[in-house]
Parts: sequence; structure tokens; C-alpha cells
Amino acid sequence: MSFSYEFERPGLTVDGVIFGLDLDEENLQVVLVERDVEPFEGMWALPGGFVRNGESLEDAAMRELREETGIKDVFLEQLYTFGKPNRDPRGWVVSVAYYALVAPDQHHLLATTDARRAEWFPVNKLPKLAFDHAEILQVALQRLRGKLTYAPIGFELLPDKFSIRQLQTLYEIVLGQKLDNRNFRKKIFSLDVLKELNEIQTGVAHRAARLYKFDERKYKQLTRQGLTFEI
Amino acid sequence: MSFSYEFERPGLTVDGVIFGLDLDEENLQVVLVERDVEPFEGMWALPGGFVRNGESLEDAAMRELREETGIKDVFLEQLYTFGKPNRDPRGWVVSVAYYALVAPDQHHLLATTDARRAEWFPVNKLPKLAFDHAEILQVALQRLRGKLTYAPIGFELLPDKFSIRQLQTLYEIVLGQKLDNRNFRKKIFSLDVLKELNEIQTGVAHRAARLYKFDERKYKQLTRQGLTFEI
DNA sequence: CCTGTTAAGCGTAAAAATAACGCTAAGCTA
DNA sequence: TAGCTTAGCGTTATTTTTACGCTTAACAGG
Repeated sequence: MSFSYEFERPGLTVDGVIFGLDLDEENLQVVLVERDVEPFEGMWALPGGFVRNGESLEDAAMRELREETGIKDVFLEQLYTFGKPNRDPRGWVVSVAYYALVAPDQHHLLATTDARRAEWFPVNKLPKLAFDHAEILQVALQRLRGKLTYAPIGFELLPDKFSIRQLQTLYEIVLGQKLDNRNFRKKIFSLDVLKELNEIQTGVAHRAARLYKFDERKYKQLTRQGLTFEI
Repeated sequence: MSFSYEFERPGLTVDGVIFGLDLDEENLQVVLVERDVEPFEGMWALPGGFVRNGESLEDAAMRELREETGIKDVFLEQLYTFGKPNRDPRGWVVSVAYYALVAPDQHHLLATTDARRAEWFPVNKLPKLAFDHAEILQVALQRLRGKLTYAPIGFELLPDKFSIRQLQTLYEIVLGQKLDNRNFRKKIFSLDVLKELNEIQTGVAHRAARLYKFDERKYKQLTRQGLTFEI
């Protein structure tokens, strides 16, 4: 069956940049999939695929990420739409890129349709990527770095329960600069968006830290009152 | 002539939110066009139209804005891609929205193709809009408000030569809050991105203000040095 | 020509935030 | 039990922000 239109139409895809944090190795990682179809067969690429009629762009992005990597139910936000002519050898294809943030307990990958395998790669040790995916990834990285300072999206990269040191490590990794632990914790507590748990870390080699959760209700309430999140 | 594809494909449009500032009336305005074709014939809408194969999304947006409003050579930035199912009565259509910022000397409108007429409307006095254009406009407004505080895009809404009072008025209008003129000017000068001209205002009823230009070279240089624009 | 009005622009002081750093307590490891 | 490392409470200096005063400049009106 085929579909005919009076005017030329583009293929429409979604591509996803999936970020995760490795707190042990202290690096930011991204999921890549190995393509098993042309073009760029055998090359690493961002997960993605064509949008279907009847689904929203966000549903399409979430579906493609789940199908190609097994990752689901994560933070997902639209990044930018890439539409340069000739960006895809197959013809006119426009891609709506998204980025996803994945907590450590959601890191498990299952490569399924359209991909031989899916793997985590440190963002500073990437192979050559298919299409314009290196460019898309750079845009996503810039977006993450920027938005981390004015929206509480970093919490999506941490476990539900985390320590202040882990939060600081996240910021140091993504922003690429050392932060003072005493000033960082004072700053974080001044934002008043954390809920202290009656728990401390286990299995650590030195003094165990207190654990916290991000209080989304409190954050929304403070936002309505005009207060801003700024780190 | 028709085009056939193995799979269903969406129509792809660009829509533009064109912002301009009325310094006399002290309001932010947006350009709307009156549609002269179905659907929504006779209703006001954002300028826009279908993307053509072979042109980039940005070229398409700039072309549609020029064709429908006469506005050209302005600041243009991608906003968000709207792709909910059934957002367009004609069928599957996805829209890549842009926002444009127009200096006062570029405000002149000429309605040409696909639009009966184009007019400026204050953003707080809008008619009912076609499609999901009211939603698109709200997103653009939020984007402008946010980005104005961390990037020097506001200068695109001012004349090439402007006074500090005019810059402050811009911020007060868009952010919707009064600012202290003494602190505002101290803050602006501390950013060190303005070039003072050897000119003062003319045709004003009281003490004429000094005129300035935004120094884009200086700003880029400071950005490379890690300094940030923040108002 | 003088007075009144309004805006531009230079300024001070207090409060708040940030940066830099010290030090003790806690707890694991050998 | 001692040593080492980290968490976490703290102080101080510096910078930024906020609040506001006041003088100068210049036009309008009588």
C-alpha cells in the first residue's frame, strides 16, 4: 500500500539522546545503538525512528527509545528539530530530537527492533556517529549543561534517594568544574526543595552521608510563589 | 503531479511568532495574519506555511514570514515542534514553530500570499486564533521571558541605537515588573556589553538620554572568557 | 525669562549572597 | 586502636543586590 500526496512531504523521525550518570566512574554517559540497516549499517547512532500517524511526537520518542534500548518511563524533553536538506541519504527526512534523563536503576539496556545492540558510552569517549547525530548530541549536551542550572532536572539522573555529595558530583561532572562542598550544601539547602530522609548511606568506606529526596510538590509551590531554582 | 510513499507521511509546516516592541504604548506586540483559505478562513493566525523540499527549516520560516508579512532579515530562532495528533483539520500536519524579534524600524507589514492582511496586536489583547496558535504563542512568550534574562536577545527588539531607559522599559514590559532605574543602569553597565555613542536622544520632553549600541563582538569575547549575561 | 516639572544619571548604605577556608565528628580499614 | 577520608557545621571577607537620595539637565508654560 502506498500513500499519495499532492505535494512532496518529508519523512519524520524522532531521535533520542539518553543521558545517564555513572557515579562510580564519575562520568556522564549516553546510549548509542548499533544500526543493523542501511544507511550507516554497523555504525553507532542515537536511538530513534519514524513517527507514526496518530501518535504525538513525545509518544513516538518514548516508543522508539523503549523499542531500541528497553528504556522506558524516563524524563523526556524535546530538544530541537533538525531539518537541513540532505541530512539523510534516504531523502527528505526531518528529525525531532529529544533528550532523556535516566536514573541509575533504569540503566539496563535491551536492544530490540532496528538495533543490533545498545550500549552506554561516556560522553567524552564516543565513536563516530551516523547521520548528524554527533551534532544532535552536542546540542543536547549544551542544553543539559544550561538547564541544569535553572531547572531541577538533575534529580532525574540520580537515584530517588541520594546524598548531597552525589548531587554535587552530578553538577561537577556535567558542568565540568569543581565546587566547594561546604558552599554547595549551603546553597542547595537554601533552595528548600529537598526532603531529608531518616536514612543514611550504607556500604560506604567512610562517614555515611544523609539521604534526601527531591520534593517536587514543594518545588512547584515555591515556583508558583515566584521563587526560582538557580545553581 | 503527486508523490507516493510506502509509509504515511505528515505535512510539515513552519509557524512564526513575530514579536515587536511598541515603546510609546509600552507593550509587546505580535504579528497576526488573517487567513483567506480554509480551514479557519477569516480567522487570525500566526504566519506560516508548508516547508518545501530542499530548504532548511529556518529558510522556510524566514520565507513564510517574508511572504505573509513583508518582514525579513530579523532575528529568528526555533521554538518548539508541535505534533499532537489532530492538531490540523486537514490531516496529519506537524509544525516547527519559530519566534522572531523585530526592531521598530522593521515593523512595516505587507500582507501578500495566503493572507488577506497582517497586523500588529498587543499580546494582552489578542483575538481568538486558528489551529493551536494560541498555545504556540504562549510557549513563545514564556521562551522570550526566560531567555531575555540569560541571553542578549532583547537588543533585537530595540532600535540599533537605544537609551538605557528604553532597554529598561523593554525588560519591564516583557517581564511584567517595575525595575529601579538606578540599579538597572548599574547592572547593565556592569555587564560591559554596551558601546556608548557620542549622541543623545532628540525630540524628547525632558533631559535627553545618552544613546548606546549593543557590542556583539565584546559580548562574544566575554562569553568565550566564561562570563555570562544575566539580568 | 523664570518657574515648575520630569527624567537622566551619579551616588551611598544596608542587606543578602557568594567565595574561601577551618575544623570536628563519624566511621571504616588495617 | 590509630590512621585516613568524608560529612557536615561553621566563620569571615568580598561581591552583588536592593533601596533610596539627590543634583543636573532640559523642555514647557506663563
